[in-house]
Amino acid sequence: MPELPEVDIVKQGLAPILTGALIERVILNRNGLRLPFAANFAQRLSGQKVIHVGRRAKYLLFTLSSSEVLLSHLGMTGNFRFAQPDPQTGEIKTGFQKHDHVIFELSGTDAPAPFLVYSDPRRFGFMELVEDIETCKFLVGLGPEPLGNALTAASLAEQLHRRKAPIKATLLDQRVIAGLGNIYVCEALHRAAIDPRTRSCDLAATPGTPGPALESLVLQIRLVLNEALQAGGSTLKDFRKVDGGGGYFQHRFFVYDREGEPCLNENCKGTITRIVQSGRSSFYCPECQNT
DNA sequence: ACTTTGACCTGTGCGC
DNA sequence: TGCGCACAGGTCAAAG
Repeated sequence: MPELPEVDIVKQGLAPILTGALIERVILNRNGLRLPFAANFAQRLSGQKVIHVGRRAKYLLFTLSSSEVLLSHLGMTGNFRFAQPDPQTGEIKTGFQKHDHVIFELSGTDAPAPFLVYSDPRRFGFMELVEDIETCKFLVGLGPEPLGNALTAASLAEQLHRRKAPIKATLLDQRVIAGLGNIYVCEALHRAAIDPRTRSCDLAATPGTPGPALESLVLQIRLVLNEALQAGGSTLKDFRKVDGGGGYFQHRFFVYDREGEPCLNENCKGTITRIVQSGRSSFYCPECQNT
């Protein structure tokens, strides 16, 4: 599901509620998600206060009073919501749904309900408790945040100039830029008029030097992510904001999931085409994406 | 060293 | 109505 804008929207929804909250206890309804839960995962969280809620790439980072960090990746279908106990019995488990895997009972916060529920039908997400995020294997090696100052056309050119893989595949590589996924890569390439099949190295004029297309690409990546953030993210099926509402950026896609429909660029008569690159759908306009 | 494929899961939508 | 297949926002290990 969630790419950088969606994960950030979740962070924005959770941060004001969770910061300062006490985790009374944690209930696990299975042994793990994509990865097994760490030993004593629930016990280690219980009694801790949440000090800070942050994000790096597509990871949510909950800093705890022990200075450990709870790291949460939403995979394709992970989401958080607040829930009430069953009004009849007060039971925590009743009234919850099939794919509610982790339940946090909170106190010391004016949350809309006392239980924070992590649900994830496909279980591609995972949670990990890490002592030191500086050396954490999930975070080391991640590329720059696309909305931060570390990403520049020159820094991207440095990454691209020796890669022969299509630019589409390279932009999905979290070591190159951290946080992009299939939707926003397709959209950014369209806005920058770059064919997704273009060899990455062909966008770097000389080693470390961006050509004009690369300057445009960096700009358009930033623009599309910011617009999606403004719109509350993209809700296809599973993505929900913490308050249960959906984002609406999906109504502003120029290419994603628009196979066979007309290109929306003014003066372009092209038809959006779907191809498969490294096993994933790429949507693009063969007429105006010709760099 | 590089790139593509398959695997991990469940749900949904489509064609027959 | 039901069945089977293709496909889905992500990532990793394995195979080419």
